[in-house]
Amino acid sequence: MRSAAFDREQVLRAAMNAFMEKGYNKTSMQDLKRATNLHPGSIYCAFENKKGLLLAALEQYNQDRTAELKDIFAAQNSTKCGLKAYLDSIVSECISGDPTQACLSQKAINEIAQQDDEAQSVLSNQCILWQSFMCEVFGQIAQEGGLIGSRSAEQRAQSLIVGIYGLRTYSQAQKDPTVISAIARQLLSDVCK
Amino acid sequence: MRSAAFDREQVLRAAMNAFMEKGYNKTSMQDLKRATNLHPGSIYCAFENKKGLLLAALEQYNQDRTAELKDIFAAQNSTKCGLKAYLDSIVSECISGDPTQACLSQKAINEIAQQDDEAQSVLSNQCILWQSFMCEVFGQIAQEGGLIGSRSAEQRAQSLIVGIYGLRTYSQAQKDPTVISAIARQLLSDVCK
DNA sequence: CTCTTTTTTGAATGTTCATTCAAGATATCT
DNA sequence: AGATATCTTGAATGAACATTCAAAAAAGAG
Repeated sequence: MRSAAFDREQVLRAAMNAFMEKGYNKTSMQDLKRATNLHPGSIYCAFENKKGLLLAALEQYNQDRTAELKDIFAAQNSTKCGLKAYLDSIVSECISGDPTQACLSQKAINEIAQQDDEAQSVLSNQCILWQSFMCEVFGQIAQEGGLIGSRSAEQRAQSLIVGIYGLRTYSQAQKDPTVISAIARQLLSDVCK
Repeated sequence: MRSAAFDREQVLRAAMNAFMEKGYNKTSMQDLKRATNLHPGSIYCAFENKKGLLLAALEQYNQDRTAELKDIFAAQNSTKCGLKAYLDSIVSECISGDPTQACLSQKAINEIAQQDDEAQSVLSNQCILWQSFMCEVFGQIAQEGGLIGSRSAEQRAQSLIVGIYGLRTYSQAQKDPTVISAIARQLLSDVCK
């Protein structure tokens, strides 16, 4: 009979950023209170608890990133160019070193997937959705005639995703922009061969 | 004038396991006390604080894994077979789902590299050492005549490491053993091409 | 054996944590 | 306008946290 006073998306994006800055465990409710401008009671009223807020933020994150992903492909002439542009965008995120440009899903996979079944299943589903989008992408590139070799679209999508996960991790240990973009270029050519 | 009563390596391995089970932030001093059978005061006396214990454990971990790595290659007839065996061992670690078979370095890169400069530099160095070992490996495989294409050993080493990081992350979201080993096989052939 | 130095013990410390709750505010429905 | 349901407020709660410390033990030096 009364709707929440805050903007849910705005709150979730603020929470996303907070979680990306420090990771789930190191982000305290105080941090989240500051980031969202919500009082503890409101957070618990709307999201049940800290983990509920993470799961909601994860959902919002995936929605936002999926839209972004589609925009990148839509802005290019061919799907193959779209894939190149997509990898370029990931490279620039890696190079920026900005925690809020990292991937919240990947961070969550590494930090909590193993510890929490609910998070595990959400993250697993997000990964599958991402992979099936990429599967379609490779189907289109094949139709465009941009693929060499006989690997299935699914295999290519798997290798691409693995490569992106790897790139994101690697770039936290090795920050040389030249190296990062060279690896991405290689990844692109491997996955189209 | 008095040496510590505990076995340092044994304590560090216990701490390693504790950190791998829960991650750095979720592992409490109580967990570490239980795992190492050391009283808080002893831990602080020997390692200064929780982070000091992590850094020491990380060093021990790298030492142990490097020895293991060399053993795997030494047990094979050719360096190329060594690389295959090495990837197989990683696949079986991924498939096991056992947290203590995960990579502590990778976990630490994802959880704390961004937050702590000292950890960042330790982890960056470990990554470089790993990479230079792999660089030698590809040099040897080239001499054996097991490489196609003109990529440098360093580029191949980079791609391999990125692939392994990616595989380890991916396998936490997608647990199908068939898929994991197929991706590893593809990685091996990409990196030798 | 005694002195010195270092480690071990484990309770105590003060802080920070996630969560709760009762009181007050406000939107929507009748 | 009044009733009702829901959200907001922010202080309170108790548990868990990393760390400290003083006292006890023990190892090696002289």
